[in-house]
Amino acid sequence: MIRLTKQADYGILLMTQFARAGMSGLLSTTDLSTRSRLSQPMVNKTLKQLQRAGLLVSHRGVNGGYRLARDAGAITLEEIIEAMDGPIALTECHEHTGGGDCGIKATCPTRVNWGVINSAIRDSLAGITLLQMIHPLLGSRRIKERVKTNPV
Amino acid sequence: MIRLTKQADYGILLMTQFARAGMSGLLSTTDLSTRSRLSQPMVNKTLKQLQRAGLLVSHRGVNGGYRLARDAGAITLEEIIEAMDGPIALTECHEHTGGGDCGIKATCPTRVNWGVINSAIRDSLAGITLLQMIHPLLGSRRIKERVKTNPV
DNA sequence: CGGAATCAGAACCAAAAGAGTTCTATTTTG
DNA sequence: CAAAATAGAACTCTTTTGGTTCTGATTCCG
Ligand code: FES
Ligand code: FES
Repeated sequence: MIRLTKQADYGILLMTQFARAGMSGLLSTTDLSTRSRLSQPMVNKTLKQLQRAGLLVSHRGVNGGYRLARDAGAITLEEIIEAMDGPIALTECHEHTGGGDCGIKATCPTRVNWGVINSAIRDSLAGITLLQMIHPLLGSRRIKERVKTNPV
Repeated sequence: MIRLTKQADYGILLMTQFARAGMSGLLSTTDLSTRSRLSQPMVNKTLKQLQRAGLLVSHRGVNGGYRLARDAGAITLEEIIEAMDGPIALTECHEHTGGGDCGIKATCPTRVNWGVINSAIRDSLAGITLLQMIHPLLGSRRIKERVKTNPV
């Protein structure tokens, strides 16, 4: 089945916690571990990855923790998922990082289609911000609007 | 990284071969194995799954083989991927088969959003037929049209 | 007939990826 | 300096994937 990894799931879960806490909310791994019922090491690992991806900023030392790097409205699901799971591309040859190559790339008859499909999926995810995730009803409406006004 | 399994990849590859052969084209595993440079057991396994999913019909015995169950224009990428990899749902709780349940389904604040996202992705894949896959340039245009006239 | 070709289904094994823990720095505060 | 926090990497265990093998059932054709 095509599905997110648990890591990405955790990432989204934790990021929504930050979104609820707002831009000024500084949360430590112990805070989040109790809030989310995830183990502390797991929370730790996840937050570190989000920090490396530039979605969170960290403050070390006593009373340290993490905080959103940007406003919740400026962080998309696509970014979170890519931070945790790596590039979103159904087939190896079409990552938008430009890496993979299958050897027949130049002549591959289905390449064009895959490009379109991958963009469609990425755009779906890029169209949803953390802010929308914590306001579900508004969120779903906005997605539909976005897709309508700016189709693939 | 979010990506298709090789099984699904093989499924799509083999189905495009059938699409090129047309509705009347009867291809055996040995035929396809030589055409695709996949091992015969692998081709065999893949075709059996596609048959079970109702996308191919089989003919046993000497000079047997497989053939498209429907016209290539009536078989979508979504069907092929689901036949090989199972339901397409980024999060377990939202398979459209209605199976999974995380325990907080009733009150989950992000459920609505995930439903929208999953449908968007499914629709992208359901909007592409085998026929379009073997005519790349036409295909990509048609996808765009479809999304424009019938957004998520 | 009867054997060869072909599909059907399941079991099986190895390799890779995923999930989670642990350990050892490093930084900051008080 | 000691305590509280993040940083980074290594490591193990489990699950999934990828692929093969084996046995059985069906059909064609000489
Ligand atoms: S399979 Fe690699 S470009 Fe088509
Ligand atoms: S996580 Fe299961 S319904 Fe939201």
